[in-house]
Amino acid sequence: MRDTGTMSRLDRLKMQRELHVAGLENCPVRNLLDHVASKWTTLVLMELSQAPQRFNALGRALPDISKRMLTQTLRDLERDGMVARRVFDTKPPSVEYSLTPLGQSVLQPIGALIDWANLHAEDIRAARVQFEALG
Amino acid sequence: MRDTGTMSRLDRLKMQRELHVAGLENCPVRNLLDHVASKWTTLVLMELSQAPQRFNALGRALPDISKRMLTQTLRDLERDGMVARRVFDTKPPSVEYSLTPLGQSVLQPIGALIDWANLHAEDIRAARVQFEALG
DNA sequence: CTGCATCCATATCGATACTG
DNA sequence: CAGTATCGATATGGATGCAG
Repeated sequence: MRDTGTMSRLDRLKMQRELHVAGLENCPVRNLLDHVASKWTTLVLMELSQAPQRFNALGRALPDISKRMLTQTLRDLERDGMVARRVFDTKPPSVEYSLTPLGQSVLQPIGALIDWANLHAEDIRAARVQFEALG
Repeated sequence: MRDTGTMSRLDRLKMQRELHVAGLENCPVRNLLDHVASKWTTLVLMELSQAPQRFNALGRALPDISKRMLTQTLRDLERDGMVARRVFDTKPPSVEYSLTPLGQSVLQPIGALIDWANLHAEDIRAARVQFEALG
């Protein structure tokens, strides 16, 4: 993994350019960031990391998500090759979602971010208290 | 860094619960994810990682951001202790923003995410082509 | 120079109802 | 069961103008 402390100035400049050029709609970095950002993506990925699951099972596991958002999140992930959708020709129909290898692999950097957040949660909380105290 | 492959089922369940419980407004993980998500945070952090800079210098470095959003982004980062704001009593006034140690440290996991995105950009692009081809 | 306040367009999301 | 379609509330973000 890249160490920020040893990241060259040029590397940083390059990253940055990559992040904010023209529109950004097609920037892979911007795109992943948006993915991770969106409210449900991470939760769906983590839920699927435990086991492939059917649509309604996912809905039950993530009680706060609406069908609309679950569908949309799954489609986005499918579109980007992170999630595989498999339809069983039963009656009534059932559809199973699972992580692809790509989807598995993105959980590692996301995990790093989550670890960081847990590690520094108290620092942030303290900073906010401080900020409000002055404000 | 945590290896997703060796993450215990219990760890994952815990993470997950931490991510989607009640409202989430106060969940530090959810909060960081939103931060990283928001369009400008990452760019501002990376720009400041190169050098402490004044408000307008940041604006010039990130041409697409509006004053409104730049202010807001900086305030959010300041509030969470990632960015320090220092006012110089000159005329006209000048304000310098810089990364705190906390802000420096978050660049590492963010960098991991960016590296992942660059590494797998082609996979994702291919997946999309495939997805559109079927539709 | 640094920023806040306001207005407005658009994007996002939840709720609901309906379908194969 | 697994979605799609539609509507409306809310959030988000850009543009502009003003102020210390």
